[in-house]
Amino acid sequence: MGSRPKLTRQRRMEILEAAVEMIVERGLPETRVADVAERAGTSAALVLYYFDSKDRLLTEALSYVEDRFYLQAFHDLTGIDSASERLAVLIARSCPPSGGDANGDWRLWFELWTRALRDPETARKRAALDRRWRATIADVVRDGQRSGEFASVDADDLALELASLIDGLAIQVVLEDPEVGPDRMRRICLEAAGRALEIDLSAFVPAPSTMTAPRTARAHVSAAEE
Amino acid sequence: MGSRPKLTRQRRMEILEAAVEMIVERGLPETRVADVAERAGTSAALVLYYFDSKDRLLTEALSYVEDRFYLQAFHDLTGIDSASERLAVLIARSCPPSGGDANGDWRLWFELWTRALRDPETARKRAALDRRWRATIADVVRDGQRSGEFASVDADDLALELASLIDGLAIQVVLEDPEVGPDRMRRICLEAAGRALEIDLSAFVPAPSTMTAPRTARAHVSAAEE
DNA sequence: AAGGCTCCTGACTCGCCGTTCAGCCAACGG
DNA sequence: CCGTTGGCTGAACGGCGAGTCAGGAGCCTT
Repeated sequence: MGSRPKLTRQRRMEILEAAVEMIVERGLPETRVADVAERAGTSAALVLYYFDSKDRLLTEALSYVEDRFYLQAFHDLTGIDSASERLAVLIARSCPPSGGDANGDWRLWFELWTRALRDPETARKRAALDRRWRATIADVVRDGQRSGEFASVDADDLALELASLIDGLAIQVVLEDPEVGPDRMRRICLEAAGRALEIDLSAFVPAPSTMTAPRTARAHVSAAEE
Repeated sequence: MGSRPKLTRQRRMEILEAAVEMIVERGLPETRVADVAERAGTSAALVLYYFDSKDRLLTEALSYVEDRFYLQAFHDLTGIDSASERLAVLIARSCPPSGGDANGDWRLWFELWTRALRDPETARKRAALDRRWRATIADVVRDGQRSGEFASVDADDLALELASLIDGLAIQVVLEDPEVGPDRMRRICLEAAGRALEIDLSAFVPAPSTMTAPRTARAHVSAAEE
């Protein structure tokens, strides 16, 4: 199998990338194949040629970003050994930027959630992704407890609490509630985590200069599945 | 003005009610006027006769449920004098029921969030509603602090934290993550609030029998606006 | 050179759905 | 009675957008 699918791969990627952009801009249900085609610089027919239907296109686009997100998160966390710092970084990179510029990832989660309400397949994948994410947090917590940095609380409960707190706050930030900006979001998350773990995390927050995401993770894995 | 708008009022309500049901079932963007008409037992033309366009219909439907939600919440909280109990009730009634039956309100918030991503009007109204909601929580917190039940923390910060935690957890529950059910959600919220306020809230949780919402608030106010 | 294969496209079909319109019917006022 | 008004509708219109199809242009093999 797979004799010379070089160009095919490339094209599929380009189209997926275009699809993601369009979904962020126009929303999942109102994204038209023609939009994606135009953004990718080709014809609508080609898009349907690679992905048999609009629905499959959108589904693959969502899996694509899910993979990308998790790899990015994983990447950002490796190389840091202090559990406190890992937790602080994890929180910091979860805060959507203030301007309506690059919070595209969060916008995608919104779309994912509403789609998951009706599409069981999406629901399954989303739940799996979120479990992995919470497990990552829980691991950091356990690390810190082993090293004595953190107090002893149930790591899974705290992971769920933190992940949920982040989600809920991100909603406000992304929707530009004037009372809730990224700074306040970060502070509240750090305080909540610190309160539970009995530690002051504010000292571990990374310099904001390196905070902007390192662009293009170029994920070479396909749908991780559970 | 308003000579005999009796039937008109009635019909408008029926249609709005039908619209809300359809939005919960099919989702905001894929709700068709014909669906709403059928559910309301009339013709599509009539729906357009009362509400000039599909867009206006959906907008009004959303305002309608926003009002209904807030009145319901307000109603559930009056008559309880202990701040601790008020807080526990507030948390308890925020947990979506387990089955996919009656968590319609939460499904609507999902739709609202994604719509707010692109429609500034929706965004404004949503932000106002959420601010009111957080203010309600903050008031309860301040009450408890005045009475000495709660420790002294910033009430507004804690209100934001709690409201966000509830939102984030509700996402998992509504999307039926097998690891996160209503019970665990309630427990986590109570623990988080208790940790911040230095009090054990678990004793104040209301009997689960009276937990199911008292049906039909019959809001007679129109769009509260900010 | 010829054939075949892969990638690609413009132009079309077809169903769906919001919206419009011309008019119906029942009540009611004079 | 008859006219008018208010509530209501079936039928038609029109645009939009997903998916199809017949073919075309380049490249690789033989």
